[in-house]
Amino acid sequence: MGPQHTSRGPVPHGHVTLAQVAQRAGVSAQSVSNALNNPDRLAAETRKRILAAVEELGYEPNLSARALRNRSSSLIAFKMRPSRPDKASLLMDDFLYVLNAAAVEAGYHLILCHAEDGPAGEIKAYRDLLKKTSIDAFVLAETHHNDDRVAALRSWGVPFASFGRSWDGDDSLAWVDVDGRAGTRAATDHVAAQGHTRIGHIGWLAESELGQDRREGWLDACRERELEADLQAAVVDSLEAGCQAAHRMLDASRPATALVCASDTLALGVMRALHERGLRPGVDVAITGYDDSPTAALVSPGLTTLRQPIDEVGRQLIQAIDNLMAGDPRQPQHVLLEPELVVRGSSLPGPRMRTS
Amino acid sequence: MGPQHTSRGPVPHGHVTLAQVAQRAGVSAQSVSNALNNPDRLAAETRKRILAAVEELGYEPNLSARALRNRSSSLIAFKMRPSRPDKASLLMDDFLYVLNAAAVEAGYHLILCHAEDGPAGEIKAYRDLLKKTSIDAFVLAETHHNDDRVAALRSWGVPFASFGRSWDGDDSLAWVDVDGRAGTRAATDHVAAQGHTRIGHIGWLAESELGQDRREGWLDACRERELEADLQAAVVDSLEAGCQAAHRMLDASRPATALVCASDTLALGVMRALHERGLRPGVDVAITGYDDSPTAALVSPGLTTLRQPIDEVGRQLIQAIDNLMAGDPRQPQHVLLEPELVVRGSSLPGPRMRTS
DNA sequence: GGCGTTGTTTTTAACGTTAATATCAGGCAG
DNA sequence: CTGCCTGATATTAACGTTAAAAACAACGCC
Repeated sequence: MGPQHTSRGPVPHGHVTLAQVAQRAGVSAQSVSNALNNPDRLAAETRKRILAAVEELGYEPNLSARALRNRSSSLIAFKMRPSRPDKASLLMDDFLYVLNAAAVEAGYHLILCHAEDGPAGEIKAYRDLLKKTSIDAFVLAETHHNDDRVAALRSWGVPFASFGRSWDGDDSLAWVDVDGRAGTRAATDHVAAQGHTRIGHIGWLAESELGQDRREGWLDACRERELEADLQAAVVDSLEAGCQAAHRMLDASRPATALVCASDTLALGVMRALHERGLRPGVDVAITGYDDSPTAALVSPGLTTLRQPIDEVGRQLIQAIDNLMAGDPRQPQHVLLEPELVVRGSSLPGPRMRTS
Repeated sequence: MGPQHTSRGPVPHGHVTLAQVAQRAGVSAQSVSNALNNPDRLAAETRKRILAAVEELGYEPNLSARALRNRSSSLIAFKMRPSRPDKASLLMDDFLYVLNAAAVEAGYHLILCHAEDGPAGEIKAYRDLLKKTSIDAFVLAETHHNDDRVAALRSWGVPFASFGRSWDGDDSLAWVDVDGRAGTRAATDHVAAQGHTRIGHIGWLAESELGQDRREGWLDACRERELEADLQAAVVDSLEAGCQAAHRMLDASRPATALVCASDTLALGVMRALHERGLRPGVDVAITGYDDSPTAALVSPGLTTLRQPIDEVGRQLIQAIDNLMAGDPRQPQHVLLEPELVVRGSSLPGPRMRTS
């Protein structure tokens, strides 16, 4: 776009360096670097000229060189779990997307981490990655009480933030989480408002802090309305387990008429149980799930569930990391977000023609 | 684990360099580099000694330095799409996981790419990423006829492989795909084998090559059995569209008794239509989907569908890229894999108690 | 006019790696 | 003994960036 396009010809895919920009602007390479990273060290006039040259040549700093020099790569690592066959693929897909979007927005890139087995393999994978390349920070998911990963990352001094609060009251952990208790309470309130008084809960095993949290919400709502909280199950998170638990609660002497579940997977298990008994979700028994997995909108009738604001989770995680990296002296961020109740046919008695 | 652990003390998280290993082994840094990258240039004895030192110090080459020096980062980029609300999140989750696993296995890492809007934004995002850091290769998904991304990447000379074949007979493209035609044929054969003779097809709009391919499979099977292929719909991939199309085919003068769909999303739309009409999937109307999305196993009854061998897809894509990078002079790989029919209750007339 | 001060810019060196070249020792033919 | 080749190892330089230090200019102050 200028008169000196003769100098280089059709560069393969632009490999403009600091030195080239420097020459173009008639300054040293360091000044160009400063123009971009330490604007206040330059005379305003010079800076303007340099930025023009940057623009003109389409210069982008080379991240490898930066990483080498600065020991910081603008990479954030995240480890995916293998998706289990019978789980409703809890929004990993979406979560990764929004996390990456937020990361890019903030000038980072997401790099995926892979670990063979579960427990210690993950830590080894983190360590290997750190040795091989400089990783600015990690994002953890599903942290639990006494999490080894937290201990490891902390001992290495690597910034990280967790999707899932600290369950052992560790204030120094930066986390973002969704209020499962409030969510389950909202779901219970919702079915109670439909007139149900025999409201059961199908949740996870006691060792799951997350499951415990969600169960509390159901208890809260029952207590508040002075309903008996006698119908409950603590099972693994699978369709089969949800199905069996539902059968038990429907076989009880005073059977449940509404079932509040700790996950969509469990709720879908309840739907299967109703299907096997020839009962209709919503009409005969109200069902609520948790997560608003893609499946929830696609089954018939639609599944009432709680939507986690994952886009906000992603943004907040990146922000938390950004703060950590900036050496922000304030407390690491703790963000607790509210889930949103999404009402669909599975919890409504009415006619459901064309309900989504 | 050695006598000279005094030299450094508790190194933060291992930052062993080539020079340190060299000193330990009593050779130059270059020899260590050669021991790892050009084994045949060293005397066997020396090499052994060097490798011992590498092992002892736990040395891992620094990827940033390598990337800078070699202009190759061992990074493979992949762009995620935002998941649309009413789609059965087609296995992106799993795909990413297996792709990353295969990448790590082969010594690469996956980095996620983010683009704002759809068409040209993606190309811009690729270019920006390439400018910023050296990316060894790209993985594309859902390529279509005359794909601009293919043209762009090719013009830049960057290796890439595509999940989705070349629809314009371009032999120089490396791709891995799943045989949609064979899959749909298998599904059609399956319902025909149950005695159905009025088999409809709900597929995608004509401009989708993938949809066209799947439709062909249905046509193949109909022709072979001399069945009329008059019941068909070409619609967008949404639950609503599938639902409406199903209603039409069930309102026909000689209504469909089986519906073969181009996606699970459409098939779930059919299920909704049956639900609205008080009909039972499998018993009254047979349904098949495509993709074996997580949802398929979770609805009741389970949805008969076609499972794509995505783990194999992931492996083959990485392998294809590996071959490209090695400058393998043979034709770029073309791999067409067979999907697997997964039979569940939605296509079976029989009693379905406890079917998964 | 000497001399610190301040503000701006350049020079030097280093991050860790590897291609290219240089060095060196030993073997062997002339 | 000289010269040349071969195989093994060492040295140099460079990839593109930036922190730290050095250089330089302009300015006021005694």
